[in-house]
Amino acid sequence: MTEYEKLIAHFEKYVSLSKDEKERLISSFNLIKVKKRQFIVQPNFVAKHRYFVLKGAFRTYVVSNEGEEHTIQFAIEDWWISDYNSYIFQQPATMFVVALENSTVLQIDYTSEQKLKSSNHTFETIFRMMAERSTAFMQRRIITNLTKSAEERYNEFIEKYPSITNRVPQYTLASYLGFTTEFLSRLRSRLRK
Amino acid sequence: MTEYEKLIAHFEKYVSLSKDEKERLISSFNLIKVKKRQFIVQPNFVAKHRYFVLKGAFRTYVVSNEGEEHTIQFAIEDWWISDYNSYIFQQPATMFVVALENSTVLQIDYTSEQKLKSSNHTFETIFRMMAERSTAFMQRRIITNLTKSAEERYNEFIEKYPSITNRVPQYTLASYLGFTTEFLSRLRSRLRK
DNA sequence: AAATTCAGTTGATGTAGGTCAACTTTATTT
DNA sequence: AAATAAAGTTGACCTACATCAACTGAATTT
Repeated sequence: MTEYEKLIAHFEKYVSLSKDEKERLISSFNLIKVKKRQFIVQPNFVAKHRYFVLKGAFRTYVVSNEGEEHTIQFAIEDWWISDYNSYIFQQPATMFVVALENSTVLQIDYTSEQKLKSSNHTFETIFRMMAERSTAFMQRRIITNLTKSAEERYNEFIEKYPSITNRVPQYTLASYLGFTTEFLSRLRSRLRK
Repeated sequence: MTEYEKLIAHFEKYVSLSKDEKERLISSFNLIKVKKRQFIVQPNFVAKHRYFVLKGAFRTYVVSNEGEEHTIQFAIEDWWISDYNSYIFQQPATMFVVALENSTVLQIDYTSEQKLKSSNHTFETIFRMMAERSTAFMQRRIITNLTKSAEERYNEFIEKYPSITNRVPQYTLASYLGFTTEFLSRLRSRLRK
């Protein structure tokens, strides 16, 4: 499967596409390579793109007033990533999006995405469904954070996303789950026994 | 302004509508009255509707394994409410949606909404924008929960939603913010001084 | 208007998870 | 391969918020 075919396959999980639609999609996305530790979104700059990960891993994080990093999202193959608040409203970002590995992504810029959506009902539908799914996903995360203990959240995560667990630095996972690296370290050693 | 005009005005914040579109919208929504303490969504039943609040107040909550209620969302005039995870995927709900006051809502059922969206690009756009906004909203909540203390979250909430603060029972607010009623009570008495 | 239920307060005490600092291990760079 | 930087571990101690229980006040219900 070529790089672009992966993207098409992803969209066709939502709705099937005509030959012409596929071509229009392909021409709207650019393939780029991102080195480990490179930033693709930074605070105060508008996130101009939405990224589809073909290979590699990313994380989105914010830095609190106290200077702590809090991971908001991970993305590996077949996931989207950006600072959506910035991208959707085309306002300055508040987050960092950084590559955790040498990666390859397909990027679309805001204007091209708007054109896709406004010119074609099917594309509009796909992006609507994507947005609905992320709403549902985020809501599930809010619920987990409100109702589960740190240990439960960790167990749930490793069960749901084993492929992410072993791939990202421990401190990023701890900060995603809402506690400290030290605590995760202790938790893991406790669970090992 | 009639009840239906409020709904139209709400949609026109996103995109302006033709006379015909307005009529189609109106005929897709039903006006219903909901008494205080009445449930409009309950766990294990599929949420068949999405609700637009014309008058009154609602809250969505889940009950954890330990039996504690956790408020997921509030809705007052001009807000939407449902168990979206249930509504969007038409799967059994995990949440309760209950009226906090005698209320009036406009409801649309899942099938009618699908028809609106599939038959008209503009409607699709509106629902896409609505979904994007809720994603952004939820993400902001996740960030607040990860980065701010209980006191900061409370202060932020009362500043952002003063109209909700004085209208809902204190324990629902505490459970929305992620702590106990007792703690909120102490917090308030501390802040009063 | 009395009775009952529901919501909010306050005190005493407990604990999940945090902080800080020193150390070890693993990656990355030269 | 050595030097350096980044990530993870462990111990001692701490604190924000929870729990439980008893009480007060406000709203509903009869």
